[in-house]
Amino acid sequence: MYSIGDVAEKMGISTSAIRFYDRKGLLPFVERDNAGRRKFKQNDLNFLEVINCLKKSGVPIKDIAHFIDLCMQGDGTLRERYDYLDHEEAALEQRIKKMKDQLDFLRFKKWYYKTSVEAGTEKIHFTPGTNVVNPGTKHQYQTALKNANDLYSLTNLNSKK
Amino acid sequence: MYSIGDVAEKMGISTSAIRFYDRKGLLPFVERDNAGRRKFKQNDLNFLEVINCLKKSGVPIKDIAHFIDLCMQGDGTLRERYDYLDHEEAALEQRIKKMKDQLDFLRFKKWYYKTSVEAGTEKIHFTPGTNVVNPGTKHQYQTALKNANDLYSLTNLNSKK
DNA sequence: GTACAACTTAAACCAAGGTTCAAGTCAACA
DNA sequence: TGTTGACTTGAACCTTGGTTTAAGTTGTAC
Repeated sequence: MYSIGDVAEKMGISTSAIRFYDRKGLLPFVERDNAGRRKFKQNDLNFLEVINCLKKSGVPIKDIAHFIDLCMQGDGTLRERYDYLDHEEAALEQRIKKMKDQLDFLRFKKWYYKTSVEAGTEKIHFTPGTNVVNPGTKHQYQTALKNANDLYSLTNLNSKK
Repeated sequence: MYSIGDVAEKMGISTSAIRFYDRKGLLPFVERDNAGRRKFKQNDLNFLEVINCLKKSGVPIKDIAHFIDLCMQGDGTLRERYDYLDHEEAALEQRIKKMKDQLDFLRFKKWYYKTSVEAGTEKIHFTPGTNVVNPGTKHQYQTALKNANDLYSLTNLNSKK
């Protein structure tokens, strides 16, 4: 049996967050002692692990509450719970894919600034006589990326600090 | 030259969001016509692309505003801008890594429910005589994962719908 | 020459996800 | 038998990232 403080420390979240989750219906299984204090069982920590995972995956609290509600209803909702997790898995995979696209773009921009720093000026990427980035710049990067034998040195400056 | 409505449509964001970003200092380069209307130049769209990327990467607006501020100061801040993007790249890589950890956990839980659905009851994962998940369950999954020749069928139910 | 659509602003509003505060309860230790 | 320290609650508050509203301006099309 763990107190709210024990759980907060174990899970790396604040006690006020735990109480907030309880209010929002995420912790209907938590029991109380005679004084009204929350007493967490070992199995409750398993639930908290799932809740934490879903939260970190970007699932809104009310959706998590729905899943917990299914869990409380017993074997009749097993298939529904499976489908729910299947759905969240696909959503998370999509989110990861989009993050990777952002990463690709960030690396393009790093290349842009790496080459600018090396040249001492951003002008090397401007259309001559303007302050406007050459429309072919991204394509130039993609070509360099295709031909690169060392991806790391394409976007990273050597000098430390 | 593009109006705020054109840009909203092109970038897939609302006009009110664009005005909000402007208020927050993300669009200091945008000029106005005689009537005070925003006129976006081609190069402004490049900036919006960067802003969008950073936003989708989870960077708070005031941090983005700082980067834009550096951009406005000319070649003297090139190195600082490179370092900034290098930092955001690392942060994004970390975020992706954590998402992948959540994905691994979600798949464990899918396996848990897949096997429960197949058995018709969650009890197969409980310590006999209790309603508590067997502490060895996760290890059991990890062993199954190691020995699996078909990762997909380990966590996915066959039946459609 | 007037009506309309698209723009402008400031200010109010909203939702999510908590945190903080005030007032009170309790168990254990000295 | 106090006095801590950890807990309880409801209510107020906060931040982020916008959206909505109200009132006004302007260029263009009829």
